[in-house]
Amino acid sequence: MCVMSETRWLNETEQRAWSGFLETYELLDRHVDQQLRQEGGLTKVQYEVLHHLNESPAGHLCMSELAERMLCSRNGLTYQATQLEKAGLLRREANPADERGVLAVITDEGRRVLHQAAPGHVSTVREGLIDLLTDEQVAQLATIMDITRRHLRGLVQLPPARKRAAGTTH
Amino acid sequence: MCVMSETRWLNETEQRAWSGFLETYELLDRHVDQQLRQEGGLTKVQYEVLHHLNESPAGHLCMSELAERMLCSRNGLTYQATQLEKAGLLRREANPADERGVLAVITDEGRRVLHQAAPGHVSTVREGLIDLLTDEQVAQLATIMDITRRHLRGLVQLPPARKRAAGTTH
DNA sequence: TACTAGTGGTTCCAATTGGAATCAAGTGGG
DNA sequence: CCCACTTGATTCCAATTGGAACCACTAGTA
Repeated sequence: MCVMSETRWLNETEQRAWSGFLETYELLDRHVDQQLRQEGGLTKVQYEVLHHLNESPAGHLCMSELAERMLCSRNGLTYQATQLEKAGLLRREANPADERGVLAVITDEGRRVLHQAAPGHVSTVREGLIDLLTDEQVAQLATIMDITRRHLRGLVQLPPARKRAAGTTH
Repeated sequence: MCVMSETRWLNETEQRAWSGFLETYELLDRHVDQQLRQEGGLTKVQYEVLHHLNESPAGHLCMSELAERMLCSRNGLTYQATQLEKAGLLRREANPADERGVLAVITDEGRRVLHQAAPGHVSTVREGLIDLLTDEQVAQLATIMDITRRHLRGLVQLPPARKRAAGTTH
């Protein structure tokens, strides 16, 4: 740990890529969240929960699986599930295959709210990102983000329920 | 509000660009924060505060200006400044030009901690983003993020202290 | 079956964040 | 100079998040 090579600082372009990435995310995240709250009565996180459930063929996922897809901690998901359940957009069911498990199920009302919010949400994403770029740039961005997401998936330790990757330490 | 045009849903590439962007940020943010906490004893937010102050020629900024650069709310910055002040990395001074104002000043210790944390931080950013891409891709990303950040700056309402943009409503 | 370890979810607690209210100080018009 | 209004910063409170502890159930093994 003492042989440290010379630090390769970021050059001007790399700096712009990194700080632009951070800044764009901050702004876009806020923008999307604001829009969803105002027009859909949902937070961005809640929209994502419903979206993932809706995408799932059966309309339900067990809590752990859902937390993993959301890239949030299990307790974080428990919290959101409770909120959504209060709002009647999600229901919890016992997992028939595993007594411990809980299935998060999107309700009809949940689907209704999601479908109602979706167009405005997509518009916001277009307005804040996609439609600002040429088709070629969108394709470039998609390629770049595919590279990074795949790499980071293996690199980053998610909150609690992490898949034990390569070597378990003992 | 009733004439709604057909929703232009995201095509497969646009979808990848958007979801990849979200996922990459989530993972990278976590990764960077973890690294800074472990090796630098700082959170990502605290690192950014110190970084902004260090970048500033005089080594200080008034709280509002700093909050704006950080894209965080003023109370959020007050909180972080308090933390950093406790840790001795930042000092508050009266703003000679405006009795109301407070200058956040980076201390010598703050600079020391920042400089010590910087190399590891840069490595992490390289490892999680920059070095995964070709020079051309980094340039593409920089270009794209410049477009979006500039556009979103004007579009998104920041927390409390927003610059009054075009029309004030009354 | 009994024992141990691992997994799924929740609960508890501490940290962080945003919004609204508050307070002090600057600004412009009588 | 006084008043209304804006601005800079903080405080208070509610919402959200992560980590650790905890409980219930499953799985592997003797």
